[in-house]
Amino acid sequence: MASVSAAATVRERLLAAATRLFAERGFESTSVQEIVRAAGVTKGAMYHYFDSKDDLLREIYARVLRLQTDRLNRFADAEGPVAERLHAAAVDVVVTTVENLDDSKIFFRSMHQLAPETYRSVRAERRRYHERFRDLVGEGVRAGVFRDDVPAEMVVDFFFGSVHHLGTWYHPDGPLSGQEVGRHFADLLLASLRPA
Amino acid sequence: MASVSAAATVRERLLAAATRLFAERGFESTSVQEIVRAAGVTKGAMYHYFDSKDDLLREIYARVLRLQTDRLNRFADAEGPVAERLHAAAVDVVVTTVENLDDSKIFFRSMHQLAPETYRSVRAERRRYHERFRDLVGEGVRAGVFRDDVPAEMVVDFFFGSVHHLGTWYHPDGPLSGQEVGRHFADLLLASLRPA
DNA sequence: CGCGCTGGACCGACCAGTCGGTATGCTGAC
DNA sequence: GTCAGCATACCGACTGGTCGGTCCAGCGCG
Repeated sequence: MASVSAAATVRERLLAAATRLFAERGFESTSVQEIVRAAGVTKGAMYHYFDSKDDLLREIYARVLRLQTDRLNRFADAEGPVAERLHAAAVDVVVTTVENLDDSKIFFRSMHQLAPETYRSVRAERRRYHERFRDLVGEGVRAGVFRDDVPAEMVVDFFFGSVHHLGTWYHPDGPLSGQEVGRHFADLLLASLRPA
Repeated sequence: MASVSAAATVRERLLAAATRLFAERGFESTSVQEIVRAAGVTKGAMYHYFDSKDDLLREIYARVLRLQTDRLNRFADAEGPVAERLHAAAVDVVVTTVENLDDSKIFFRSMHQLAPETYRSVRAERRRYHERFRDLVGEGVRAGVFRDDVPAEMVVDFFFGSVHHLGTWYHPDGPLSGQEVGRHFADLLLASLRPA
């Protein structure tokens, strides 16, 4: 097991190692000993920076939520027709997801390992994120450019299911770039929203 | 924790209890002791019917794969236009998934807990299943009723991502029946495949 | 010299799996 | 009909080992 670059701070190295290991074998199947070994430090260092193994997971969630929310807002708040904004946001979600594939593998698989309070706050943040996306769909429906016979909520769950699933089949060194997958996914989403 | 009906065989009760608990808290966070308690039997009984905790998981996978493959084949082999067959198969996949939501929660989350050999065989079976679905899409593309500018493979991954994600948000006692969600999902799929 | 940081021995809890043993019921010889 | 012989079904205390987390000594930078 190669250790993470020694240039980063101990805290960053621990987070990077934990992210990789949690994605690879799951939170419960990764021991603290393995994390600190991969990060090239010891338990003493880890428990200096983090309260617990769960705390490490919590920080991983906090970061991915912040990143995704920031990026979505940038696209949703832009100028232009709603169809274009939704398309651009959809491409970007896919690109962001494949650029941080480990985070995405962890996200849904380890959700239930969070402490109840953290779990609730992550769910709430995720819901706000989905609502932002749903409002974009709703805007298009009201503008008459999207079909109105499928609930916007369901379209969003439909689309994010596909995005979440990327961690299962997408390989960064495969033939498809994140941009390409993103464009295809966004095209499928927009096509499925065309009025009959 | 209520125990499973005593009418079923010990083996069935163990599988039912394990399925529920694995779906609820994950494979690694469920102890054998908890499974046997929920099934109303003892460890001795469990290790009489199963080789290991992993063996229990393997049986759960074998069952869900068999069920899904059987049902898909029934729809793919039917008579009629390819768009209708695909639509019916898509509705049925969703219905089957929400009827066995615990299985679906376990499927992707616990895949990596399987022994390497079992893991490979489950992946292979799952791939055959996807290929069956992909061929249906390909058939429609060749017939000119589906668009040809998105790889069939990706359409399948796109759709099954949404199906897999159901375990995250669908609640059996919510306002939507499996049939309704299935119809919406199938409509979205077919709409996204319409030629431009 | 003081203190943020780190190493590593150590602890108690818990876990999957084992093992010696009991109970129940079927089978076929007489 | 019955009983020896045997297989199946099950029990639950126990074991070897792993895990998350603690603790404290020491190191080196300011």
